[in-house]
Amino acid sequence: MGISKTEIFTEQQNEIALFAKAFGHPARVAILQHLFKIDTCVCGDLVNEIGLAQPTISQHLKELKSLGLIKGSVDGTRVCYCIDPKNWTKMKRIMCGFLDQDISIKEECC
Amino acid sequence: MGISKTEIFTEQQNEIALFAKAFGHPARVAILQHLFKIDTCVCGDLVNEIGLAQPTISQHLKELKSLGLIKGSVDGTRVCYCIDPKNWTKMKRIMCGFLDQDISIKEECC
DNA sequence: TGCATTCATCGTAATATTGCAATGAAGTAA
DNA sequence: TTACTTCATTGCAATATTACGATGAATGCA
Repeated sequence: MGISKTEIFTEQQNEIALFAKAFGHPARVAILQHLFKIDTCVCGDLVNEIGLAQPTISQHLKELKSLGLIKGSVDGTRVCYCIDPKNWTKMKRIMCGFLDQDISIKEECC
Repeated sequence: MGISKTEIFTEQQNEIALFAKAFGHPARVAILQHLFKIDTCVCGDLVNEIGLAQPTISQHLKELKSLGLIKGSVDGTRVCYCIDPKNWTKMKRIMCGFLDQDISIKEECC
């Protein structure tokens, strides 16, 4: 039905899924990579950098912001965005905990 | 329009997004966690383990299989699924490369 | 053969996501 | 003030995802 039955899963499983969903679109991946590359606030030129319309970029930024992965600060008519290092680290710990499950795997079975 | 403009992004960005999308649903997270926990083939009881209908589970398994993260082998009337360690490692390298971008970050800016 | 079991596929409904034009809000500059 | 810039929000259309009942395919067993 297009709706996830979140109530039957653990809080951890839902949290992993939420973060993963944020990375589940190449535009958001590109935005985050650009913010890391610049390594400072990006003020205004994200629309030129990524090839999408301004409202679309704004929407993607909103999603990343609501998860806490980036933060924005107003500077005149511009808004400057950058990675939130604290929350990024927190997210990374959760995601890597999920990805590193294979360290305990014994052998191939089939 | 509900369609991602994949053509304007790099192959790497699209690949990250594809893997992330696979983890973007708690049911698929739960399936993978269960496969790791059991640490062998899981034959048949995934529907009881996760709380979703059989066609729904089958659909999620198909997605994970099409990405190569799991593999299934027929065993009588049952189908046994397990993690594909090789592809999981490959995926992990790609995802961690993305998540570890912050190691080069200098300082907070805003 | 006939029946049961297991899983995949089909079809469909409900909801979510993506993208953008149009518009609005808030600031700057003349 | 007016005009301009920048970004957010609204509204909408197109597509994607999620979920499941019904059905089909394949196997095992009596």
